[in-house]
Amino acid sequence: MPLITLPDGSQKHFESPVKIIEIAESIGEGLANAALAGKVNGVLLDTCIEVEHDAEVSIITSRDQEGVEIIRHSCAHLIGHAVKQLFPTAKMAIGPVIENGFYYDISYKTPFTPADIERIENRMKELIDLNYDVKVTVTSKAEARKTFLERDEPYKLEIIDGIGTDETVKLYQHQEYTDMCRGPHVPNTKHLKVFKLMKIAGAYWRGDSNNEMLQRIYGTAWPTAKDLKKYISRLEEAEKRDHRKIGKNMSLFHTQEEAPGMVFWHPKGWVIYQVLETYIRYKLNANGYSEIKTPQTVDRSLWERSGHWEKFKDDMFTTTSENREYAIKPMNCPCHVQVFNQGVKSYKELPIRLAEFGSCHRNEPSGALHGLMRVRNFVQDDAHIFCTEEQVQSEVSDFIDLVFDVYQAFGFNDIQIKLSTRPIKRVGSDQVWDKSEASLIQALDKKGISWDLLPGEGAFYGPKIEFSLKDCLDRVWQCGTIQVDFSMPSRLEASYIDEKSQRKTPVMLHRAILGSFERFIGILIEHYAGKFPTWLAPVQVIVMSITDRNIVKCKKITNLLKQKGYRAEDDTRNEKVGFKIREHTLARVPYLIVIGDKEEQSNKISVRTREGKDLGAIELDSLTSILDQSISRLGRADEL
RNA sequence: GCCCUUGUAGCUCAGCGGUAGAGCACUCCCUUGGUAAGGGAGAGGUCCCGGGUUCAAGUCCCGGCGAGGGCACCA
Repeated sequence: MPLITLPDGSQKHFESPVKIIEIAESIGEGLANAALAGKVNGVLLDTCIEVEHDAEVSIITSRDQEGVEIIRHSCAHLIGHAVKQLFPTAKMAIGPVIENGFYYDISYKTPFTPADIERIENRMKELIDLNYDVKVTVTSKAEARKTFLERDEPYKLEIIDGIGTDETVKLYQHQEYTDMCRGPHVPNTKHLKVFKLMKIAGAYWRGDSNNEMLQRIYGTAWPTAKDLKKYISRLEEAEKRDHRKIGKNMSLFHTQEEAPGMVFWHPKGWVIYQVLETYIRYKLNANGYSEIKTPQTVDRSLWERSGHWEKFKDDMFTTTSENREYAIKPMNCPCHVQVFNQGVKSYKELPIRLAEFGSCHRNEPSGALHGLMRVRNFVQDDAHIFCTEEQVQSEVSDFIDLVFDVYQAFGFNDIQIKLSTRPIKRVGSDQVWDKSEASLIQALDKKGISWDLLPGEGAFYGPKIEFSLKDCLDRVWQCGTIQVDFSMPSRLEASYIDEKSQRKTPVMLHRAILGSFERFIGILIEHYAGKFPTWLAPVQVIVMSITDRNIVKCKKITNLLKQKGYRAEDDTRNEKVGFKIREHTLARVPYLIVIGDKEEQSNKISVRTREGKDLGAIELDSLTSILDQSISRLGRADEL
């Protein structure tokens, strides 16, 4: 005689064990129709499951996030149903839910073509229209084994063998198709109407590159057609903002076959780069850093001592000269230790913060390259802090403040923090790891900011904190980092003299705020959709003539602006002013100046913004104060 | 690195066995026009590279390189 407590606190008595769907029916027909699953004492269960004892029960529908995930998961099963009908010899591996959708990994003798995907999608739609019931049976491992042995599904068998011995498994029947799953699943395919197969890709079985490569079919599914449409337009918006597209369109940079993963910066892109570098240099000076410059190419022996040769040999570019082997630096840290090592250091000098805009090369796998986001040659806003163990916490703390300050200057206010701890492949003793992980945790907790733990994701030489920012499309980008390193200073024999005249090994903190300039600029292009704040805009002001009579004045004003340090250009082409305005608006120039006879007579200039706002005819000085104000806001959002 | 897709004019793309096409950009001419495209003419291509099939190959096949989407990797 279960007593069921509903989310609103109301209670219902039932005479005998009751199915979740019956509970839904007792509340209302609409809810019963919409029911996807039930949550019984916090556990998600299929609607056909009976509740035997008193419990708190809520009915899950597509309005719940859990409900949407159930829909997606069932859509994955539906891929299975359709694929096995169309390609009976295909072997099904796994079909989980992911953000915004689902996928299924499948092994098949020939690659699926886009036409196959269309066929599969159409078959899925036909199956959905049958409105068939999805049935679940709970069975023993042995029974499930038998089922999949008969069905010749080797991947399912492998999964069963990985499940604990006592556990039962659930089999879901989609008519003649059977899949194994923790569930729950939708009770009927009528709930799966809003889905779309998105793309086909390769994926290793169990995510291991030593394993067979399976074919992965990605899909997306939503409660309503409106949700799907919204999702598709978000993807389209992201595509419009693609930094590779905008970079080409605005002529910021290019890449070409002869230098894969390396960037040719054009004048307009290089302006952005330089503004960023100048800004960071200013911030570093203001925060006790000293800038240095170290060699590009260093003898192999240094990389052997630092440990890089052993761990990352294949990822380094090397070169030889007169029987010596060199590596083009993949990181700046070993060189920074060399600078630190010059002369005897006293504890009184610590912390020493050495910064370098060092150009690094890493031979990234070709498949990893992606526009500016993942390149083989990049420049970090890199620095290494040499300090005592006692100073680690306050250095980390100061760095966190600096990171937040810099990100906010670009208008990034949503910042996520992750702490990565010791990986399997690592150097240094466990005590050293205990100590370094503890100092990072203390620094974070003292600030009272929230952070997530990523166990096993640390660098081989130490734990790290990573800073990710969210852009205007809610995409998360990992940029800043601070990493404790108790190993490299001793490997490279760095030392200082302490209060008791003892030689001690300093702790080294690796840190970067933007990460790489290349990647950060890529993020900025997408975040601003190319509409850079005046501070960063490659061209800040364009001065346009109306007729040839205005050319001289036009050039004069442009030169005046240039001499005052603004990035101004003139457009005195024989074109109508409407044409010029269109072009420079599309080129995302923040301020458009029109010079015609009226302006010549009144000695004023007409100003229009790239948003199409007319600021009217004003004095040149008024324009420069508007520019100054806009520039001083940096990338922070415009005040209203 | 692996799987799939892909590489045609400066850009965006069409053509998919029978001697290379469009729009925009570019050059020249006309036009001197007031806030998102004035008109006309012209020039421009080893169809990524190397093999093969064929009477004939951007077009089909194989290999290489690059790019795109994933996977793996990311000190």
